Formats: sequence, structure tokens, C-alpha cells
Amino acid sequence: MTILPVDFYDRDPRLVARELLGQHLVRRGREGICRGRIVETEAYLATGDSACHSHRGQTRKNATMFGRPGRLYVYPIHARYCLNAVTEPRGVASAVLIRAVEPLDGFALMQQRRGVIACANVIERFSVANNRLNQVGARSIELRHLARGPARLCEAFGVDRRLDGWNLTIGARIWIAFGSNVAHEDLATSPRIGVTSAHDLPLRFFVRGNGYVSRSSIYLART
DNA sequence: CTGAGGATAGTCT
DNA sequence: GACTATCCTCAGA
Repeated sequence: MTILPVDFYDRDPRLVARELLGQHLVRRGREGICRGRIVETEAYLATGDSACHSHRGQTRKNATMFGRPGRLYVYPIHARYCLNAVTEPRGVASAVLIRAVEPLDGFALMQQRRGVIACANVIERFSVANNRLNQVGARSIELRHLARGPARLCEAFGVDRRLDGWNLTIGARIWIAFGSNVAHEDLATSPRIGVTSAHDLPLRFFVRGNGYVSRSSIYLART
């Protein structure tokens, strides 16, 4: 296992966002270990980006973005959380939002944290929903939705603001390890999801055709 | 102290 | 595709 070093993060967030695709987000806690392949990211720039949290200066909420690269920036949104990796040197407040992973390990733990039962397909999902043995009342979802979307990802991996500022490069609690690089032809870009300003910038990066990517059908842009 | 709004997700049409 | 529950943070009074 190769943990991505600080140098990896100490670069332009557009480069980091692109190269994070294919790498493995790993979460280790008392309950066990979770691992997922990163398939969708977004870059938020330190300058000229009105959608970036740092755009209006430093506050307590976004302070982590102004700190060292390779740290975890967690912030609350709509009663949920989103997970970012801080990029560029201290004082240059940029970050990469991780929007979705393809689950690799820790399926049971992710399901438990999310309070759902993940099914391989819609047919199995229908079957589970009607199964009397499902006494806990957990919703059944498709597997591709287990950690798709930043808030679902945080819930599945047990990430909340207590991990804001955590060092992603020391190999404890949560880190990103090298998995594989995505071939150029499998890489796609689009405008970022859910941002109301700077919507023209193609700062979202995802693995083309990957079923774990959110809203993949909307954009088919190519880099 | 109060109000507004946000890098969402789930549900329903 | 539209609607909205939900809650934390910040700005303004």
C-alpha cells in the first residue's frame, strides 16, 4: 500500500482532482476498514472561483482550506457532510471534493453506517424490499448508490466534522492510497454539480462510463 | 438573537 | 425533473 504523500496534494487542484481518480480512499476505525475507488472529483480554486468556500476569505468553517495540503476538509451542508482534500501550500485555499467512490472493501460496514441494504441490481433490490426477513426496516438501495454523492460517501465512510483537518498522509483513520491511474480516454470533465456560480468552468472530473459516478448521463465532455 | 442560504439526497410525478 | 426536509455557519442588527 502506497499512501499518497504531501507532495501529491501540494499542486494545482485541477491536477490533483484528475489524478485522484482511480486512487483508493481508505477508512480504518474500531468497527473495521472501508475502501473505495475514487471515480468522481471536483476542483475548487483558490483564486477566480466564486464557488470556492475560500472566495470570501477565511472563517472558522473553512480554515482547514487555508492550512497545509494533504489535510481533510470536512464541512456540513444541508444536514450532511462533504469531504475534500486540501491542495496547494498553506495560505493558498484550494481543495478537491471527492464526490463518489466505487466500494471495494467494507460493504457490511458501509451498509450499517448508511442504514441500508445494498443490492446488486434493481431486481434484487425489489426482492429484498419485499423480504419479511428484513426486520430492521433498512431501505434497500442499488449498490451503485452506496457511496455515490459526497454526503452518502461521508456517511458510508463514517466521516464527519470531527475529522476536519485530519492529516491524510500518515496512514491512520483515513487516507488515500495509490490504486491505479485512469487512462486518458476514460477520463471525462464537466461543469461542477450543484454550484450556482462559475458554472462555466469544467472542474468536475469523472471516470467515463463508470456506474458509480453521479449524474453520468448528463455530461459527456472529454478532456 | 435572528434569518438566510448552501459543493445534498430522497421522494414523488 | 421538481420539490423540500434539515441543520450548521455566518452576517447583520
